[in-house]
Amino acid sequence: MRIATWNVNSLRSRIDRVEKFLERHDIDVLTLQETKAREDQLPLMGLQALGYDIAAAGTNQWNGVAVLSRVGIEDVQVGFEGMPGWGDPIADESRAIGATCGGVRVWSLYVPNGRKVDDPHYVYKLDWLAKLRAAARPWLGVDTALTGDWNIAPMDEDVFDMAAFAKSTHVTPPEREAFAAFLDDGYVDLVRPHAPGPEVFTYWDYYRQRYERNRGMRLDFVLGSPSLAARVTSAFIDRDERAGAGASDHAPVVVEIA
DNA sequence: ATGGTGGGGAACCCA
Repeated sequence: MRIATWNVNSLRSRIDRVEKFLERHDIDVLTLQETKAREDQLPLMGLQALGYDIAAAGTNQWNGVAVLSRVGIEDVQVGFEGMPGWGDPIADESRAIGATCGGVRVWSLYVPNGRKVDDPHYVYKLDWLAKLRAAARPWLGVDTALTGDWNIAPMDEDVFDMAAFAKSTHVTPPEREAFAAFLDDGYVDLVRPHAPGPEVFTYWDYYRQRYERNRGMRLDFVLGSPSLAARVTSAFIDRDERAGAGASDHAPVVVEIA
């Protein structure tokens, strides 16, 4: 089974690329972030024709998450217990959705951006991650994938130039500690060991031709419970998907599960 | 310090 995650930066504007990506890599489950589509604008007929069902959450214009699956979607849960804003579709249900696909519990996560370190959104981001950690701990005992855009670059090598982020979010010690806490609990990075450097980035800003100059960041991750990690046979970042006109600013990340 | 490029949706907000 192949599981992928992709911040598409608008599903409807990217639909042709999404369909080609699914076919090119024979993807069974694709989690999406920044779908930017209301539920009444989904599903999309082309995806159904390819055999994918969709579970989506989010109603506002800039977030939105979804799970596409051709191996079933069961026990869909919008948001996680304790999530700030849980039960408020406008506020934050657009940031997390979970479903069981082909026997694996898959979460599509869009971790809050944080904006600036002195912004209330930064505090909110850390709180959101703490609540996710608490919710995710019991899931370690079953096949679980925490996929998505974490909006954190966990290591210096995950940023093209640390000096450029001296006073920025995504690299601060509290954010990195929040990410590392999942690994401390037993979650495993399913991609990094199988796709070793130097091509580690998953995101390149649209500004200043950052992709063409390979000035990117690693923000998109698939973390797995130990039992799922034991089933991984390969993983890669589809960086070519970031090339050319009409690309998302994020590349998809793919994990093969035996 | 600022502004650069995209997407949504029709004026700004968000990344």
